[in-house]
Amino acid sequence: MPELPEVETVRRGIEPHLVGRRVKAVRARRADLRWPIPVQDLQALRGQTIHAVRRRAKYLLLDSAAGTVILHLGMSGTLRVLPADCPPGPHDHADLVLDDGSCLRLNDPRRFGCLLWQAAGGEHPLLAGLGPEPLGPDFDGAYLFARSRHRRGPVKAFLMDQTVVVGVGNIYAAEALFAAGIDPRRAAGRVGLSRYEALACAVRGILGQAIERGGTTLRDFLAPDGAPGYFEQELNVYGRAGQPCRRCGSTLRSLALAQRSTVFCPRCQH
DNA sequence: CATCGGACCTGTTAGC
DNA sequence: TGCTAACAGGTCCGAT
Repeated sequence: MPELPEVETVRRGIEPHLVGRRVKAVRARRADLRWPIPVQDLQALRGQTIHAVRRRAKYLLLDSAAGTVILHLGMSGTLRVLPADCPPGPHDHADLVLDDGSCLRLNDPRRFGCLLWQAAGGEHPLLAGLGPEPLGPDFDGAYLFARSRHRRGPVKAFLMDQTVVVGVGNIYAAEALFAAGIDPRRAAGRVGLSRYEALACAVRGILGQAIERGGTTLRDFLAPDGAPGYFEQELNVYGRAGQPCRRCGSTLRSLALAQRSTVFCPRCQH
């Protein structure tokens, strides 16, 4: 479900309900997500005040003085803020019970997500080695160009490599490559500086717009308040294989790249 | 080091 | 209508 704009939308949705709240309890009904929920370690959260809700890459980070809760929504995770006594439904795996009678509830049918704990003073291995934020100051065309030298794999896989730049998933990679006019199959090392400048610009613009629209709702993505995302209406290639290119009218093509479906315009992208 | 394939899961949709 | 297969927004890990 979530790429960076969706995770950012979730962050903005839950932040006002969490910041300043004290955690009364951590409940896990089912601990076997991508990694087991460390229920014992998470007891360190009890009595702690959440002082910030951050996002790094596609991870959500809930900060307290004792440490940080690390959440990833995988492909199918959602978070909601509900009354703590609201009966749990299927796939409602864990709750953080708060001191105002509410709880933050994690639902994840596929269980590709995770809920982890990092004690204060350390950095979790999952967060080490991540590339720069695409909306931050360290990401631009020159950076992409430098990182891509001698890389033979397709530029789409390069763009989705979280050690290169974080937050760009299958939807927005396809959209950014279309906007920049780059063939997703082209070897990353054979894309020139000026085209990487266009690509970096496209990534920033598309992610920023998607955040403004509340993310992309394809199947079931909803913000924590239940609002759908409105970026779907602006997708130019993703999910449009066989349909006409909005720019030139050619039929959009689909193929698999790095085991992910990839749609592009054979006339606009080279 | 870079790249590829497999693995982890369930729910929805497309096709027969 | 009903069964089955393919596919889905992610990403780690081991093999090459």
